[in-house]
Amino acid sequence: MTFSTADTPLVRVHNARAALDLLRREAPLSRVEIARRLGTTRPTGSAVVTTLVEVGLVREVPSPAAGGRGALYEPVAEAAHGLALDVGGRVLRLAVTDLSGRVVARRTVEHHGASPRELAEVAVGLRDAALAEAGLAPADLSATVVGVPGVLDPRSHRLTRANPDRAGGPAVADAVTRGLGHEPQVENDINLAALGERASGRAQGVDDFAFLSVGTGVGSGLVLGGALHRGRHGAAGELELSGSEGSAAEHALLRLVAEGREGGTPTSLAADATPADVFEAAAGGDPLATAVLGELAARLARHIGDLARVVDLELVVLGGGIGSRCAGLLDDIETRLHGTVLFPPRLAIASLHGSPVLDGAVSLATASAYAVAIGRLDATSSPAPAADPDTADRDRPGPGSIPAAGAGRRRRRTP
Amino acid sequence: MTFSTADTPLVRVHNARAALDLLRREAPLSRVEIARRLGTTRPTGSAVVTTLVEVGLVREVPSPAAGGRGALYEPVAEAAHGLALDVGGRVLRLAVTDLSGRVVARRTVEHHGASPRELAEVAVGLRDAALAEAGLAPADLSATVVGVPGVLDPRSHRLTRANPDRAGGPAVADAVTRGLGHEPQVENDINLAALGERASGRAQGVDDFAFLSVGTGVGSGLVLGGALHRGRHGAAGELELSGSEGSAAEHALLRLVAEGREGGTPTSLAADATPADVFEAAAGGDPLATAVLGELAARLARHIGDLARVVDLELVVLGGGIGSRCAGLLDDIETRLHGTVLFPPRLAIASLHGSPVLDGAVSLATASAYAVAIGRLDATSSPAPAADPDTADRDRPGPGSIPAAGAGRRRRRTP
DNA sequence: GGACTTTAGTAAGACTCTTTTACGAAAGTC
DNA sequence: GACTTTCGTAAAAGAGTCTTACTAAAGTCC
Repeated sequence: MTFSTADTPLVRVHNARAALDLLRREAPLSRVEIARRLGTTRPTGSAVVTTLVEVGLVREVPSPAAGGRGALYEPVAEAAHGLALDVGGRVLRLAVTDLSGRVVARRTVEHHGASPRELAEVAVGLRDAALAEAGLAPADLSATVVGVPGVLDPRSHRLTRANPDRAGGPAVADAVTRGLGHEPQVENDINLAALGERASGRAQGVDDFAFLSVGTGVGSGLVLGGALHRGRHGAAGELELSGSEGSAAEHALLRLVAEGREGGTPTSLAADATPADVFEAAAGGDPLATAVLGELAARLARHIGDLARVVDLELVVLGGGIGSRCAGLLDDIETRLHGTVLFPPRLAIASLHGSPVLDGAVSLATASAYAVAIGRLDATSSPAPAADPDTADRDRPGPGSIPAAGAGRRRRRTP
Repeated sequence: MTFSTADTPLVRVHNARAALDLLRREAPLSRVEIARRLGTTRPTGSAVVTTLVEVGLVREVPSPAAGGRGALYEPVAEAAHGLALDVGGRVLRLAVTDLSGRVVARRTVEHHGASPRELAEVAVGLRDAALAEAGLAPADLSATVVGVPGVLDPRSHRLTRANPDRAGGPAVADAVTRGLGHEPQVENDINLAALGERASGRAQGVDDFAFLSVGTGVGSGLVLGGALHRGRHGAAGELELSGSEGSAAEHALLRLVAEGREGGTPTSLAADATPADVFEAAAGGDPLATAVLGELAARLARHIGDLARVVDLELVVLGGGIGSRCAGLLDDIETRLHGTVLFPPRLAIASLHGSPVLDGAVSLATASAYAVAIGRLDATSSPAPAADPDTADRDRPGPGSIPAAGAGRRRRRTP
């Protein structure tokens, strides 16, 4: 990592960014109040606000007191928008957000075994419908985030391992990507779920945690030191090799049931019982269901133990079709963790309303759109805008880091 | 994380930092060459160099061509020094470094069962001897790093779990800390070894790897995304609960030998064989030794598999008394990893010359001393220096991040 | 060996941005 | 209704970089 040099106009950009950042946290503030909170002088604070208003990122909140006196300012949430898309196994979820993170339009559609191309068409149709509802044009989208199952190589941005028994698959991701244009940011769905739990779920304010998804398969998304950790090949948190030791958590569960029945364990479970049935039966005291869930708890404790020993987490959030039903198993799992892990993490069940994956995609799309919007400050202060498309895609726009005067806004050398 | 505002003089500091950073990478450069490399204009580059020379961080390299024409500049390595101390199980290692990372004095001493207080006295004595050799005074040390076995809480900076069967222990760390004054930065020894392998060992240039120490116990240090990952309680990488499933790798190995002998496996190993003997015997084809090392390989493969599945590493470096002898087992381990891990990491044996722990401590101490030295730029441009002691201790001085104009150097508000 | 070209380094003026100091006006308070 | 507090702006000074221009040293070519 190497330093880039700073310019005099750059400090204005920097201060404007600080002011906008402040306004995003504390809604309506006056000019001098901004200056105070920023630690600058009144004239500077005022000038910075003027800059932000000119760029269109901040506006005077229409107050009842019409006089220009004591005017309050707020960020313009509609200055940019982001698109979030979750390509799930059975449904396609889509949301359009503004800069405040508010969802201004939302769509969900079931897609039973659609081909990749059909899926892409559906996605584009959904997007256009949502945009129409929000009164926006495709060009108004500054960032797009697509969540898909599978492992994404962080360098090539390609799917290297798609979970074959889920809808995803490289073809879908590619088709959707092409259909949407605008080069979206493709991210693993479980990683997004982790971000979702952090943005609006059970992991708010937690800097070291994992989202453990237990459904058709078992996988996890890791947030370490406040940032998503993807690993060298984007495979961090892939706890089970698909195909190994009876992965596919759901199948494993049902197989246990079948074996128990054959073994003669008394049970009220039907032959075609679903995982939900197992949980229900266990709650009613069914012996076989109870035993099966005991096995599940042991297996989850093993995974959580591995996670905690390696990266030392504060919290593990359980989600997914099976994981989100495990509230009754938490005590059992906790007991098993004691004596296995130096510092057992807290356990929680994922928030149940809405989709954590879409929440995470929304959160990422909002952050990316914000990064793009902030770029306007750079652009206006320089002759050559040179909007670097990669800059927007960089995750975590790193507060405190100066935006590299390098690329576009360099002065010309003497001829 | 919140932004701080920027000041006009701050851009000078920022540019000076960039110039120094550049000079540290590419040794002797002329004023205009610096300007060119930095992407600034000649006048600015020249002014920045002048600033750095005034502060004493850069000097003109005495060239044969006496004329001021074409003068070259280099960083002043002696502008600050750091102290690195490794409190090992049997020996105390100490090194004094300059800003270039060069070790200017080094001491090693055996300490058999010394009390914590004695140990601290020995450490202080060593330090003074090393300083005398280097012609320095204690006040010349800008940073001190102490490596100890045990888990350090990153918030309280206290030892929460000291490995009882190693020399460390909280008392030693405390005593050494007090004896050295100057509030040293205490770090887990295996974490330091990881940093050492990255700075000057087998992990140079690798951003995601683990140092797996196999000796009396098994533990690992993780570097993720280029930075040390300590975890919520500083226990990341503590793969075995001390006391569980026959931890203490060395004991486990010897117990396997004993069991094998009783079980009648043919062997040439004596009853009091050491781990080194086992490796030697296995090399000679001894059946029992071979079997025991097979067990060891299986165990290491399990640990490495856990690490790789959770954080997806590029490389795992094996070190420690037993780990560094495992070159012959790497193929075996690799085979076991296939089919267990999606992307098996590369494997390597730790560099054998010198001590990785001390190397890591040296690297950290150098970085901290550099951060302190850089602080002089801030100080000289402000009326109130207000040297924040915590700033120096922050690991990874984060290039690209601006040093928070906040604290000391704020203007006074209008009365 | 001498003239020409390239390059290192500096000097002066313009521009940007922050700070300081000062001033005017609106809003609250007794 | 007068006084005080606070919001907001204006003007000048300080700091830093950029542009342009200039000097002088070192190569280079004939």
